[in-house]
Amino acid sequence: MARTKNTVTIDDVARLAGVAKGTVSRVLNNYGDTSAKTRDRILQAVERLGYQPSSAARKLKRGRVDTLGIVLPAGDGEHADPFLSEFLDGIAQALDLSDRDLLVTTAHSDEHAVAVHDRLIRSRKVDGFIVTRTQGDDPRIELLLQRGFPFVAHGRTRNTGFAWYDVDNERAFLEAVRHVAALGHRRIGFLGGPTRMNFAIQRRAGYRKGLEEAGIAHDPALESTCELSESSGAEAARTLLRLDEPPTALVCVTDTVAIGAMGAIRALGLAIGRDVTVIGYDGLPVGAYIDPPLTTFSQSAHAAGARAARMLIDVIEGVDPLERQELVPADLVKRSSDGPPQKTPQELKESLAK
Amino acid sequence: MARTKNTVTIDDVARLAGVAKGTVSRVLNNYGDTSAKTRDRILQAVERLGYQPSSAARKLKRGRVDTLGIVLPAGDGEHADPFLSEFLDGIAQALDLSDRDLLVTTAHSDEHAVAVHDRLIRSRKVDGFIVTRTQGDDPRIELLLQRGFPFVAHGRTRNTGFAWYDVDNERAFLEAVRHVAALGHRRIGFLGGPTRMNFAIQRRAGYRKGLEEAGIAHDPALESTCELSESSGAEAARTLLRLDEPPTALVCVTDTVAIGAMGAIRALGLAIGRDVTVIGYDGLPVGAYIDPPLTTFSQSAHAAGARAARMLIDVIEGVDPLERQELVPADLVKRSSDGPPQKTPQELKESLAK
DNA sequence: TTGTAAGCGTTATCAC
DNA sequence: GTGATAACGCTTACAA
Repeated sequence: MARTKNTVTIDDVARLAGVAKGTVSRVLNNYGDTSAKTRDRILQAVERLGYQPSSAARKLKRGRVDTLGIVLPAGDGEHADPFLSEFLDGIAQALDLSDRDLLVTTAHSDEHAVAVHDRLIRSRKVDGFIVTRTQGDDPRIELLLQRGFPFVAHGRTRNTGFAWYDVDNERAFLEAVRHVAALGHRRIGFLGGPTRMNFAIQRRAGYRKGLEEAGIAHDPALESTCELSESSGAEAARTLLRLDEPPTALVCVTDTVAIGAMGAIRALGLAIGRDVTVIGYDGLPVGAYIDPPLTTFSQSAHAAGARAARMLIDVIEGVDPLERQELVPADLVKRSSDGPPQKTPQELKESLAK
Repeated sequence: MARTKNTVTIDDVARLAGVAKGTVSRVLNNYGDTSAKTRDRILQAVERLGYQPSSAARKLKRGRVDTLGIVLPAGDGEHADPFLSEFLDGIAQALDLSDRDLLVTTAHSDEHAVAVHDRLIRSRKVDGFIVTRTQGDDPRIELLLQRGFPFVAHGRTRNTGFAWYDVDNERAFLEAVRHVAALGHRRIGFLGGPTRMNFAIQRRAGYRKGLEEAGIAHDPALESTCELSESSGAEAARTLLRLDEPPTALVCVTDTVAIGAMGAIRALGLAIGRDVTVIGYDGLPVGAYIDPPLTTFSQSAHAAGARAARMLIDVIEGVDPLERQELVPADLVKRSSDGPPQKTPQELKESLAK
């Protein structure tokens, strides 16, 4: 079996420094009760041998692995979620500052996700979890709560007795509707996400509140649901545009969905931003480079990941989870996929009939 | 400190089953020398208590953690690499099948990357590494080779005495040039990647070979270099199009760069696929949804990740790394960003002057 | 077939 | 201040 040669242990350091290994340990863990002289000698030996404590041995004693875990939804090999990759990157960078690592796993279903969390808890491979894409009733969170295992959720659930970091989804979508209504739109469609996702529910609530605020009657036909992929967004957009009274604006649950919708709109021969306004959500970089650049709401996935990681570390170190709950606003990034309606819904319908 | 209550250990299982813990261990590790009766009793106890061996304790004894590591380039919070996220997803899924996990870290520079690998090796947190985005001379690979630590590279380097999985970059770019030359283009630009990256060198070599095969003289002015981001691709495209004799086709080192280039072309008032042909590389999903859909070469990042993970497991289990070297072809995905040149370079120049 | 006990590399509790 | 030494939870000779 391939093995590393000459692993250097605390005994090697102790021998080289001419002390007991207990002393080495105390120096390395800053007990501060060692004489400056032996301290230096030990530090030198550590340096010379390139000694690093074995995480396994340390864990065995301490009960801590300095590793956080995250269980991602398994992609199908076609739709890696750009939000998650930025989020991950944020976590990893925050962790780097605190000398901890991140264990990444995937799960292909809710039950599988629960099982994976369970396995990781029991095999004690992580000190805590970051849970993403929370659902209204989230079985992962139930498990974690019941086990008393540290975690931070990105997104809330019905139950909120834990640490979470969330974007004010409702407010963002209220503002999105307010924005397009101010542009003059009255037929405003909503391309929503799966309603088991809590953020999807919140965004839908914001959409409805926005309509109410604008004095527009809520038309269920304009409110659709799709998976978080481009193809699904395209399909949902086609469906809404086929209505007798099609929407002149589409508010989309994510940028990915919006990009799919844009593809569909274009395929129907319509001009985005003129015939049909599209608003996304996420602020993905790619949105700035497509045609026309996508107007969207931005939450920094990177910042969210970093902050969630930091919060989790606090919780692991004993901070009351209830003191780590943060709601942050998303900002409108005005680009060019929105504009005043150039056609009435009827005219839109006619131009589609051709 | 937040801790899990009542962790169940092998002793608990042994007690409940009324046997010695050694016996429990043997059953769990399939020594097959235990009587069916006690075996059942033990398995039942394991089931009832929900016992999972502590990874730390197991590691201490076995010298194996069943965890693979990957050190990603730290994004700047703006440009998460979609290729890497799909690649990660592929790894994670392959690992799930073998009950192993993935440790993800980031590094913000070459030296930092080496340091992180080193720390992970020494603290024995992983059994092996997957190295991505290899460079011609790769300090990470030097380190790993010197330490005799198991790894698989995604991409080759100058030295090839290790396990790797790579796409035939050179061939793909030769074919890209062949393709646009067949369409009638003679001024073919290249938006290359940083030449410290080995794949960037290979792709450039393919570009040059393609020119040669097509009987087109190599013009250094048409060969540029950029970072792997949209903005950098946009800038490089602008530079080439400002030449006195601008290219009518742009072969790009990645889809991300191509998308940036498309933005720049459009901003100059030119039609993609008619005035300027653009060819990408990676086959990112988003390429199908932008306008016009991007013609590209596709390698499945997901499959690559999964395969690399599997290869690494083999190497860790003792397979000779030299028996795990695989070169796979990339396939042309014909979409709509390419076409016969509608203008000569001179005409292109003139239309730009306006 | 099963029990006993030695260690894996740490940290922590004692004495000295 | 520092050195022994006992855990931590597991695997694996070796005995029985």
